[in-house]
Formats: sequence, structure tokens, C-alpha cells
Amino acid sequence: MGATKTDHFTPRQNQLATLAKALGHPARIAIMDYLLKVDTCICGDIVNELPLAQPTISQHLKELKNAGLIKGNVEGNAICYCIDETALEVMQSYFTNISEGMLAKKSKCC
Amino acid sequence: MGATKTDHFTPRQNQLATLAKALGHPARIAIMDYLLKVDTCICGDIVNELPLAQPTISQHLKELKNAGLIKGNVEGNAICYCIDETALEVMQSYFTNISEGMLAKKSKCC
DNA sequence: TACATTTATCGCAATATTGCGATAAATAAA
DNA sequence: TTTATTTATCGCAATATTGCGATAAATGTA
Repeated sequence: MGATKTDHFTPRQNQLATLAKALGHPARIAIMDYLLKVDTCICGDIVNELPLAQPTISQHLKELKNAGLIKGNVEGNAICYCIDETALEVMQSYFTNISEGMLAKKSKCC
Repeated sequence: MGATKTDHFTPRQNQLATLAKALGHPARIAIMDYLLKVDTCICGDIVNELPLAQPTISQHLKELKNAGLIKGNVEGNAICYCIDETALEVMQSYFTNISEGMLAKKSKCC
């Protein structure tokens, strides 16, 4: 995303877009699914789980991490990737707010 | 998104990714914000609201519509765009499920 | 130190997205 | 029908994303 483009929008809008964008690829949804399913989470496991090469998965993990959706701790010579709840709460409250807003409107339109 | 790429993932993963991707741009978040704020919703209004040209906004609306996040009804010589709650519920339950999954794990990792 | 394992980065090609000017299409109003 | 208003589409350039082979970096182990 270009540096100047985000200037036109609020920080909140940019953050939501960044989080949504990070989830906007089936492989990254699959990674989130897997991180939620297993207890110990190592990138190597994910490579065996998804139909993608290791560098590709590493890059997807990087994007999820940059967006704040996951965090990674060095654990021996592997890395333990985990879901970061903070970012998810942002998304969750976004959709909750929309639902509440829709209820408030109640068919004023369309 | 390439046609063959989605084959490797489940329909659910693809749907979630499609919805997230559609929200993965600040302009489209801003459009959702605006649709929620106003009662009557016409594309022309949005053009005045956002720092983007009319064809650009039309395209963003198209992407939101393709993803199922909004719906548009012809209303005179304008078009009434509205948020489609169905798609939002999919996203909302996705994040709710993750939250519940995280609670169930409760620090088994990291 | 040398080697194995695991993850990250580089560099590239293919593809997708973004933004917009020009223009078309659709409808309403005169 | 002519004109104005509103929205969609086309075509293009600029930029971003995706995927992966090759390779580097980091850490554990012998």
C-alpha cells in the first residue's frame, strides 16, 4: 500500500483495512485455522499442512505478523507462531459495531 | 485471485478470504462506514465524501458488491447501496469462533 | 568445528490491484 | 426527443501481490 494513500483515511480505517487485507488470502486463513487447531505451532508443521512451498508460507506468516494477527517466539531452532488476540478483538468489535448499527437503522433503507 | 489457487483450500476458507480481501482497503472501509452512517445511500454522496474519483469509487463498490458485503438497488436515476448483513454475520461468527477457540486453549502455547 | 534442522531473505516472473480520464449506459426531467 | 444527472465500463500506467528456487541466517547437536 503506497505511503501517501493512507493519508486520506483515518488511522482506524487504515488499521482495519490492514488487518482485513492480511486475512484476505485463503492460505492465510488456513494458517490461522491451523494455529488455532494445534497447540504447539511451528512453521515446519504448516509447510506439511498447506500446498505451498516453505518460502511462500514464510512470507504469509510474515504478513500476518506485520498486521499484528500473530506473534512468533524463537523456541530452540524452531519458531513458535501464535495467534495474537489483541488484533482479533479489533476486528471482532468492528463487526459487532456494524451489527449494532444495522439494528439501530432497522430498514430505513432498501 | 487465480482460478486454480482456490482449489487447494476449503470453500469456507475461500469465502472468508474473499470477504476479508474486500475489506482490505481503507477506501472500502470508509465506504462501509459511510453506508452505516447515512440512512439513504447513493454513490454520488460517497464521491463527495471520499478523496477518490467517481470511477474509482464505482469500482470499489463493485468489489464490495461482488464479495456480498453490500447490495445495490436502482432507485430512480441513482442507485441505493446498502450493507448486506448476511456476509457480515459470516465474518462476525468467524472472529467469535476464534475468540472461543483461544479461550479453550488458554496459554497452551507461547 | 562441522553438520543438520528450521526459518528468512533475495531475485525473478507472472498476475492482480489501484486509480483515473474518457466515454458509455441508464434513467429522469424538460 | 433533447438534455441533465448518475453510475458503469474501457483502457491504460503504475504499483503491489503471489509463488518459488536458490541461498542465507540462526540455532541445536555431534
